[in-house]
Amino acid sequence: MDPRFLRTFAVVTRLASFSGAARELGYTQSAISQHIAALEAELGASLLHRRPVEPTEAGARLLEHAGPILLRLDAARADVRRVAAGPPGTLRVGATPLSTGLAARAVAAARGARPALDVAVRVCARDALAVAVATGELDVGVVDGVAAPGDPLRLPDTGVPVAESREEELVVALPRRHPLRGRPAVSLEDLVDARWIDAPGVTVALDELAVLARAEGFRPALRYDGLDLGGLLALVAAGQGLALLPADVASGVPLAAPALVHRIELLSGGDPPPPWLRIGEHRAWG
Amino acid sequence: MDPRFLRTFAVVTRLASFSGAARELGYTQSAISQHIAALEAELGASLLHRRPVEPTEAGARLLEHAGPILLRLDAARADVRRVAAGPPGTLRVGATPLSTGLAARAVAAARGARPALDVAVRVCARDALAVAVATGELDVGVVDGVAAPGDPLRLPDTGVPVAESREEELVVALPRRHPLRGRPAVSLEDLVDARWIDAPGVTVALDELAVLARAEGFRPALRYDGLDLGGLLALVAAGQGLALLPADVASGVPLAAPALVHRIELLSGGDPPPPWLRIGEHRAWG
DNA sequence: GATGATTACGGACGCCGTAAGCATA
DNA sequence: TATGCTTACGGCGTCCGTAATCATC
Repeated sequence: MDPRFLRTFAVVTRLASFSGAARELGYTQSAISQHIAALEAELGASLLHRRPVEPTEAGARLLEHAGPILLRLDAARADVRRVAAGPPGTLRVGATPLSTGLAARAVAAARGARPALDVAVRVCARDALAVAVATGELDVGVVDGVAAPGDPLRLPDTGVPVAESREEELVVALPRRHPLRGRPAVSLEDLVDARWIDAPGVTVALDELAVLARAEGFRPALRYDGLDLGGLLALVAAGQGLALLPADVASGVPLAAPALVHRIELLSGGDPPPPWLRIGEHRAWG
Repeated sequence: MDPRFLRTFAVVTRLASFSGAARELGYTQSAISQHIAALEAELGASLLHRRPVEPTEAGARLLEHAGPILLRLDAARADVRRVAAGPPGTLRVGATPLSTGLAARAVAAARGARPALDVAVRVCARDALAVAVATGELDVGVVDGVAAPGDPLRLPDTGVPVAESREEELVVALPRRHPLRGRPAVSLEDLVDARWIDAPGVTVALDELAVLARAEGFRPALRYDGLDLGGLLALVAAGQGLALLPADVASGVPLAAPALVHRIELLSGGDPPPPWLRIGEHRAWG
């Protein structure tokens, strides 16, 4: 199973086209056909239906593995290159929307300690950020998410270590006048039937939340596809639905049980990050 | 990065010898040398010190990725082959030492429903079992471990889905006369300085426990390398140390906080397991 | 008939083995 | 000096592109 063939297979299924994959990968149509044929011969199974191009059952199985394998190969390459290249000239920092505040403070502190430090910052979604750190596009990443206390975030399996982590309280963001205002705390179970805003680019996706809270439901009243906090807060204020957010970016009612926290992790490709780059007090690097 | 080269690199580092790796892999010494040279050329970094053969810093990094990548490639192959081959003639079931009881009951129930069913059972350690299911050596596996309530077990990343899971109470196994006997519950923090038996083949390894309980310490008074429960219970009864075990295999004092449970998962390669193969009431297959 | 996957074939490159070279214990 | 890694070189297999073939919309 040549990784090149695996990549070809992934692109072919994504584009549902041999010729399209050929264009994207810089091969001829014929080469693509031969790649797929080689995979099918090696595995002894048909992987694709042709016309329309669509994975068979076996192909669907292979596809579930292809992405993680190719990702990890890229991560390995990047990891080796990093130690060979030594410390980068400009520190490329990534952050998720809800970790930008913390990331900004960390960068400010770092530049205080190292005034000559050249820094570039980028904001993107959580999984994309973890992948970018793994593949060497970024040097460090500050990612956030919702998890049970003490649990690590569920990130794509790239082998990138968590250098540092901290956890904060979660609140249910509410419009100014809302019956739940003033309650000392609410439990998620009481809110499964509430109107939620599904904002996977900013906070937990509702389907993930259902898994974490071990509850069915959480029907989205509205979907928000932005990467910014402001738009989401505006929708909440306008009474369009509820959202689960860390206490320091939104006012709301604290979350009671099941115990979930807002967790922020500092991912660092290559070596442990220097001591002047920190996000909080709990260092966890071994 | 040809996976064959990666495999060669892994074997070379394990044996600390090019010629040894050549013997094990059925290549000539020269081919091994060329594999390593090809990797080093592609990655632009030296991966091994020669004489003695030892990974460089870059090589150590690559090594961390090589195992997971090769494992996942094997899992992909096995996964595709499984759907191509159809349901197996004899169902190969794996179990960890502490899940044998549950596995046996599941097998008994299955044979009640399918009297003609041919079954083979194997017992081995947790990670090895997960790998065996992933690579198709086993069809299903019943694995156990210690986790926070609701958390999945931390198994090697193979993509094998958890078909079903259940959780049970943990107790601290004690000798018959012990000051803690009769206490309604104990907390792990009170026991960091106790004499523990480290039995990684049977129950949680003490270093894993330290991570789960978020506590340092847990110095082993004794290490037990068996895969059987009987020997461990005998050592506990003889007062050689404490052990954390599920309540249904040992008497002891229930564990209070931090909340940890004994979790059992049914792993199933290929399709979801048939309905007549169950380990408990909580089915989780999507 | 046009679009797009497959097959046939030739050239180039890559991988492996043999054998000679070379460094280190 | 012996063990063991490296380099030189030749054969063979593999991979890719061109071009002809075949299938489907």
